Amino acid sequence: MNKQRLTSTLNKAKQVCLEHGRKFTIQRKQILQILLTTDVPLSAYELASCYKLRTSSSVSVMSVYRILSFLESVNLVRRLNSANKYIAYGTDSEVFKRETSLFLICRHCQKVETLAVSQSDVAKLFPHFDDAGFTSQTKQFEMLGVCNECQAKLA
Amino acid sequence: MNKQRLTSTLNKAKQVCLEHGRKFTIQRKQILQILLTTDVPLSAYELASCYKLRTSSSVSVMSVYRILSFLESVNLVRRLNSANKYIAYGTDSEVFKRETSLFLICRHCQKVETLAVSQSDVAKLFPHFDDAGFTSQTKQFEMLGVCNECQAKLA
DNA sequence: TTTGGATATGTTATAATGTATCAATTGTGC
DNA sequence: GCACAATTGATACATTATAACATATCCAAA
Repeated sequence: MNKQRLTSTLNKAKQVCLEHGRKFTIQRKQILQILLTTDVPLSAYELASCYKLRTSSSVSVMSVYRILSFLESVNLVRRLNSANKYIAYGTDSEVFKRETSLFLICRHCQKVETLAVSQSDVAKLFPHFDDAGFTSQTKQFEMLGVCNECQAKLA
Repeated sequence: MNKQRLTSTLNKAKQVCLEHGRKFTIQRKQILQILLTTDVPLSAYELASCYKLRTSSSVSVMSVYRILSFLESVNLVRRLNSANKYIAYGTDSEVFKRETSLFLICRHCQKVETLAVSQSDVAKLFPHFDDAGFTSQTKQFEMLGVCNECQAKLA
């Protein structure tokens, strides 16, 4: 993500926080920025380390968890259940738009590609879902596999 | 799961192990039986506790993890990423048949409903994959939400 | 029959992930 | 300034998972 896009994304993020009546503190900004400028998902502990490296300051891991769940609650970051790690997206992402996402997670390079999944796509994937009488609260699906680039390298 | 179905499932499980040139030891059987006769997913530590309660013997948690990953490798149990817990199924289940599954996990009662997802269903999403050039190795999807019964109770 | 190798389990230690609790701080409106 | 809510710090602890090495068990080949 280039500098300009990063700045605009952080500005948009600030707006999102304010709209929720919450603050976009320096720590929240730093954590979000680290996630935005890293191309692999990071764990809470990795984020705490990164924070110490990148800034001259530090955060407790406890705070990282709190910051992450806050950012998650306002749809600025997502947690990957299959990795116990977190990712963030640019302003134009469907995560911002709160749509359902399909995460394609590469087992080799760890990079995550995100696809928007429409309700009709979900219906196609799970034709018998309606029969189950289940009310889904899930906004994301995760697929593990091998990405394009790694396949090429391995071949 | 009734007694007869349990017995036949355990017999089938033994066959599966033997077909893989592996053993169906007493501990593996007990762990599988606990999972089969519990209607909610259990963690490795919970399984170790259950084991102690149900049998006069015990297993180390380390062994439980090893047993679980073995049972998983021969498709007898599945791990739920969103809960860090494990489930097992009857002989007629699609888990035995190694198909892709959709797990509907109830946030209230913890029960898990399983739906089979055919390869062709997954393939319907493939236009997206082709764009992404991603090779999936995933055999399961997980949805969190509220099940039929809990909805009725809550209403 | 014994010995070698693969499989399975025991044991201990430690890493990694996550939560509870209470105190301190910061900022904002009154 | 003061009261109040939001945020963060700090400590302790709970939960989940793996590493490393030792021991046991079983079967097959010498």
